[in-house]
Amino acid sequence: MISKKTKYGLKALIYLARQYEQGPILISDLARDENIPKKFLETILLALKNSGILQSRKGKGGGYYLGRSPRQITVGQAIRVMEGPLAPVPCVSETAYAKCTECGNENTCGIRLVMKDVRDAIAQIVDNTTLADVLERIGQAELAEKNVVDFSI
Amino acid sequence: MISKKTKYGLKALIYLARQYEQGPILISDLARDENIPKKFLETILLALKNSGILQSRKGKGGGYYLGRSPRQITVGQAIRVMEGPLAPVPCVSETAYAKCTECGNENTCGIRLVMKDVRDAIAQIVDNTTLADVLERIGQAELAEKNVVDFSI
DNA sequence: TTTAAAATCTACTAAATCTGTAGACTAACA
DNA sequence: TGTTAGTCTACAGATTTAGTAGATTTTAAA
Repeated sequence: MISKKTKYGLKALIYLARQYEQGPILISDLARDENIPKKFLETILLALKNSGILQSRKGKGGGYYLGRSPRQITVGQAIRVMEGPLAPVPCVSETAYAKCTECGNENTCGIRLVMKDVRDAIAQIVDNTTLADVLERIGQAELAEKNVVDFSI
Repeated sequence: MISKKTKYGLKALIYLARQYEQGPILISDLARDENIPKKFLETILLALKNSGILQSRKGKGGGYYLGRSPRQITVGQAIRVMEGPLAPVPCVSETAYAKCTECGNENTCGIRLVMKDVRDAIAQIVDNTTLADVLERIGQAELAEKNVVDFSI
């Protein structure tokens, strides 16, 4: 299960993607609209900024905004910032490889063989899903729901 | 990342699968051979037993053994016992559905749409990989490594 | 029927991680 | 130079992880 931190971060990114190129957004507004504790959100946005996904401006008229277009930010990049590596075991991580402490021979570890496949399957999805893709899917889902409601009336 | 508990549990299952139908195996032997803290292993094996994956016999000549053939035990079943549901968010879990506390409309939640795909991709792998499959892959990997060693001599 | 072996149950505990909070500080704009 | 808004430092409660200790129950064999 992903942490609340990751959920909040993804919500924030989707929120900012919706308002791409409309100037900096206030943490306060984001926290209020998405029901995220403000102080907690601060630390999350800061991490996303330090990773290059977000940019910010201080002072009056300041706030946070996407560092690049929603087409160029993937869900995978964001998850790695907030949750850490995608890999279920460190020895199959592409971005943060580490030897498993309890593992003997890495080449013949059965757990590793399976988890490598799992990691690749997860990466295949999240590294090929951009914020723009997410917005599009939300739009389709909202349309589909609207039709269901219209039909049921 | 999966917990040590899950890793230990999978190691234990692979160990027991290797010795399927050779009588009960002692916790002590398993703990020693796989370098798992014995007391911790006890709780893990008990959980696997309570879920039906393992069976046990008490007293002299007792120990743990697979409750069914290695062909009929999947990695997914085992992971769910030790780690909980595969789903990254509770609202897409097939085996332990729960509404996300912070989620408004489930049908149009962008995070949910992506995480549903992730869950399905993970399940596709681990629910179709049996302990027998793992043993087979380990065998192949050992063979491959042996050939590399032979060649390099 | 006693004894020894082995799983099971109850009850802790230390450390790490998660989910925040408080308050001072810095930068930018008017 | 005052106000706004992000940034930094530090802490704290709750939960989860990774164990440990010791008593109890069950079973097989002597």
